[in-house]
Amino acid sequence: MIIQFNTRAPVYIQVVDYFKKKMALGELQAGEEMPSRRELATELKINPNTVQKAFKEMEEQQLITTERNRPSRVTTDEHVLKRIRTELVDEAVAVFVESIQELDVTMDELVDKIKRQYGEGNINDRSTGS
Amino acid sequence: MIIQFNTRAPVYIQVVDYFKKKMALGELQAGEEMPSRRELATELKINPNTVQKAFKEMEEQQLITTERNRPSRVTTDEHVLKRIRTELVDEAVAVFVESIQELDVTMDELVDKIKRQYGEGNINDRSTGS
DNA sequence: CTAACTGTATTATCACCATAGTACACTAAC
DNA sequence: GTTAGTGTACTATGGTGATAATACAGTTAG
Repeated sequence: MIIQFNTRAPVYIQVVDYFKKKMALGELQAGEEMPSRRELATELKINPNTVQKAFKEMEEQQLITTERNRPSRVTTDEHVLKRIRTELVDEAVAVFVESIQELDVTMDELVDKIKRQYGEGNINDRSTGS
Repeated sequence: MIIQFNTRAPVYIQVVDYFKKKMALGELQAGEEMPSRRELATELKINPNTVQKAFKEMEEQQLITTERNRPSRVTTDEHVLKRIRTELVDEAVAVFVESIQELDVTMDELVDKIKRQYGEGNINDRSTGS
């Protein structure tokens, strides 16, 4: 379990996003048990209350369900699960475009820079035409 | 003077970014007078202290200079000014890539989504091949 | 000189985020 | 039944961001 707590975004939001990613990638599947709050807090070295807030947020977003005094589980609503990845990507794109809007950046420049940045990780780069 | 206070980012940071954009685009030029704190606060309908914090931040970043009891001015350091745009774009790209990393997004999908989002504004889109 | 404007500083209040510590009710395993 | 582990709830503290309300020193336009 690795989370990089980089940005200024609230930790509990970053925890939510982390689990969204795992669901989007199928690493966490429908109906699967979530780790316990305390366990996760210890592992991530954050406060149990922060984890609780993240889980509460995920419940409100219907990503997980919880029966009292039983470990939370990933939703079995495939409809919800299928949307996650799209939402993650779309929101990232929206934030990105918003931040560079009005800066007169060409798609060429953008693609180039993104590829470079991506390259430092690993990219699934087929095509882009050229 | 229009700023959209969208995100969760601190307002004073958004004000800084707003002026960075104006400098990057040459709408604010080297040595030019900045609006006064009070004037700007009234116009943006935010607190003068928030504006002050933004200006202080800009001073620390050497974007503006201030002689006591005189309006602040855009730096005359062309070296600094030329870097602004690159820094804005690069940081946006970094945040973006970070947020979609590990989501297995192809460049095709990214470019497509970015173009769509961009389209809602105006894009300087020559090429990307296809 | 006076008045209106600069930047700057201080105090106070409120909300949000994160932490720490504690407590309670229930379930599961022994 | 006891124990350890669940989720859940509460109070309190500290930091940051934003607001409000003043206040002071210096500059500038009348």
